[in-house]
Amino acid sequence: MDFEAYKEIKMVNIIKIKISVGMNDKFLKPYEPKETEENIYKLWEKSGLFSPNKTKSDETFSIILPPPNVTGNLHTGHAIMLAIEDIMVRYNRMLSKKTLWVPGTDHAAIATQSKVEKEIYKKEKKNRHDLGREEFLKRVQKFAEESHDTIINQTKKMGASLDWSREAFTLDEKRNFAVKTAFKKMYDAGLIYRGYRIVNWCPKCQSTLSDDEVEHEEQKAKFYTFKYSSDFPIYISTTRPETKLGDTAVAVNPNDERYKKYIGKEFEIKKFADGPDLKIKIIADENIDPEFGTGAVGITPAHSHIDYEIAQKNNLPIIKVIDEHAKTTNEAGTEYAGLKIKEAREKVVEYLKKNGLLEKEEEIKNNLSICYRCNSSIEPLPSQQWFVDVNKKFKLKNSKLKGLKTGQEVSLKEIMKNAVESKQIEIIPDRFEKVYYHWVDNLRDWCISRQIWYGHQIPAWRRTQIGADNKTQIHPVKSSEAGAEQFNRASADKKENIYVGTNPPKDIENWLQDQDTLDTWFSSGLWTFSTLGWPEETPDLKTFHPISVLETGYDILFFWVARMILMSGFLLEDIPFKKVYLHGLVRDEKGRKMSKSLDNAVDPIDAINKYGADALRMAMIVGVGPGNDLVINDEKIKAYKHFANKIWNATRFVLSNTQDFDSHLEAEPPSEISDFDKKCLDELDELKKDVKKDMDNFKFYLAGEKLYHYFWHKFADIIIEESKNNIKSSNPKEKLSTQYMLITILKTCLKLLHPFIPFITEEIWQNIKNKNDKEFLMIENWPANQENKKTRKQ
RNA sequence: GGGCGAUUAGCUCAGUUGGUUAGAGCAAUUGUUUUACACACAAUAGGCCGGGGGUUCGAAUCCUCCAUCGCCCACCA
Repeated sequence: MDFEAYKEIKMVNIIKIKISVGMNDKFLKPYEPKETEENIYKLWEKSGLFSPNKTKSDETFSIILPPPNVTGNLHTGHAIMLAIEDIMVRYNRMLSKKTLWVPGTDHAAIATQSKVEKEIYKKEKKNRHDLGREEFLKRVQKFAEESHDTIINQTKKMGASLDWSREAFTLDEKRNFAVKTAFKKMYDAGLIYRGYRIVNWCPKCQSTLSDDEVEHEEQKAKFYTFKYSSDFPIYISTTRPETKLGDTAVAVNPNDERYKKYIGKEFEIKKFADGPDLKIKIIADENIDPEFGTGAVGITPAHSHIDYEIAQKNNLPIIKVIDEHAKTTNEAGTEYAGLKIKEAREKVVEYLKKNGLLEKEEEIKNNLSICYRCNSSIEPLPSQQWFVDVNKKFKLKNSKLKGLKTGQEVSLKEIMKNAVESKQIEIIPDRFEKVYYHWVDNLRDWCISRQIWYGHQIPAWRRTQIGADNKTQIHPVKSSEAGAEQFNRASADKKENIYVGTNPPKDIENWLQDQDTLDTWFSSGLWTFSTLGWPEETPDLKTFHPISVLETGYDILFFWVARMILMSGFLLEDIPFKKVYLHGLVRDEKGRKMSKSLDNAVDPIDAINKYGADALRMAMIVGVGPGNDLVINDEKIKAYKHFANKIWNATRFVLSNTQDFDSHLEAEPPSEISDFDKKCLDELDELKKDVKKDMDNFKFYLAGEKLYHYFWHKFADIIIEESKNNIKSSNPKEKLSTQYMLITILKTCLKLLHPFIPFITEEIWQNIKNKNDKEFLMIENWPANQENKKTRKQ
């Protein structure tokens, strides 16, 4: 017989069932997620049960949603995050804890700004300067609002049980106040300083980047070996000849016999490469590898992090030969000023060749530093910026940090390391603890100022006028204007000329606020407590901080997780969270990370529309351990849609066979339970125990799989099949026993499955609950083990 | 250069502290009408668990070496 003919016969049967038991029509058709999910979510929202306000319990469980960027849509990475967190939240809520999950979104400064800039340029061929700061920011805000709305709707579609009454935005008024407060406190403690230091500069974004925002890409490069002049004694090598216009030293290993005799000597090179006069000092440095290249390194303090450090140690001058537009400066000599890097490089190489100074030209592989946003190549250059000092010590005033006492002097770096080492914070999976230590150990001061417009403007003002005549300008109007560097470097940044505060200075006309904004991670770093009302001492802050778990992708362990530990460590002298649960990245079929720039992002909303949110959630959880990447697969999602339907049909079976079962009997088992039914119930107890253990150990992937397997291959395939004879038994006791067993297992499974697949379980619950049950499955008690229910045995 | 992970059925992946005949989904083959479910059921086939060596009564699991792939960090100038 073919399917179609078979289906017709089925329809007749279904009508027969309907007539015989008078069951809700709903269960006579296959499960349709589309028809239920939206309604169920509305019911939940209306109930107010996402909020912990009414829960009376001393035990709390709190999570803060890692705020999605308001740059567009939710992607699968967000979906997996929402699935895992909702499982934790629903599980703990069913354990009757005071459970809070705070929603929010991130303004994502540079990402959002560049997205909007691109859009505006595409449509109107205008850049942000054409529009002006005020008009441009209006446009960004509009875009951010639209993005926000889309994201919130999509989040709801996933079934996330977030307390919407507490929603936050990293750039809203409250969070802005938190940011300003944090900045001021850190500034006053000397942890935030302004300095002329080498930074990562993106010439395309026209902004600094933190070390973590720089990525590396392997490329082929030409490696030139040359000497500055014919009478210079040492050959050096470089891939960037144009930066050599700013060299101030040559470093060699102190034990290198070839060069020992030159150490300490100074050489003057007149008009190097037809450009500037160079003064090259020969210095010794342990870190120079005599085996590599010529064993001598030309030191360019202004355009290399390492050279800068060497220059600091040796008091070498810093000559900036490349500017913010990736062009050579006046300091590179009049012949070079204003040239593009490539032109300057060619010119230098040509000179070296002409004058017989070039010894070798080889092709090598090296790593190019690129901007994680726009992929343009990064220029290390010196600039006046704001930094967080990670090594400066400060005194703890009221320490809640394990192992660090009040009164003790610590640095941010020490706090960060201690938090994990002391086990006050546990990272799951633990292999990331090693990665974290390595990062902390190598951490340099964090550059926090960005030359973009969208974000928290730095709450620092600089005096513009001074003196009796009020005419002497001591600061230029904008930090980015020509000449700013000289002013700033000169000494104008003396403490008395800078004001930092949460409110503007009183004599505002003599002050100008810093035009720069803060790194987006500065505000994200405050997220666990800024969302709870800090700096106010709110009840929420007291009740829910530190939060129980911080759940996020391992790719932002440094960007975000570490920064939160830093911020909370200083501002609250406490940890921000007790546990960190890191999930993996969702990859496409080719194993690539999903990203907007690659345009390979799968829309989770499509999957929800096709298979339902429950199916998508299940597919993202089962079999994917913490920290492991996941390849998204349509077939897998489909399989869990079938699972949902299985639950639906099993329910139909149970319902049609328990219509005459008195719901009062659910609470206490019937006096006589058959051996088979008892065995089934005992197995159910085992399952409960197993699942509880997995849930408590954050092994959701195992719990989910066990539940799936039990429901389908134990309950449906074996128990229901076996029960078919007994349920029709003429012995009423036997029938009652079976009915009790079936309904108990079904209801227990619904509870156990609820955190994983909340929609279908709640939908069924709404149709089968009786007077003794709670109104929502969402707040039912998690099935406890039956140890004290031994009376069931006959 | 340093670190981490992966390698299990045709594909995508589980396999918890070592413990019977190694599991799931999809795909494949055969069958099924059976009053919950064809989004199903029953059955079949498919695996030297990357390779070598070791520990053990017992290894996919622990140790060691090697290979391949992937990721993160550092930057040799």
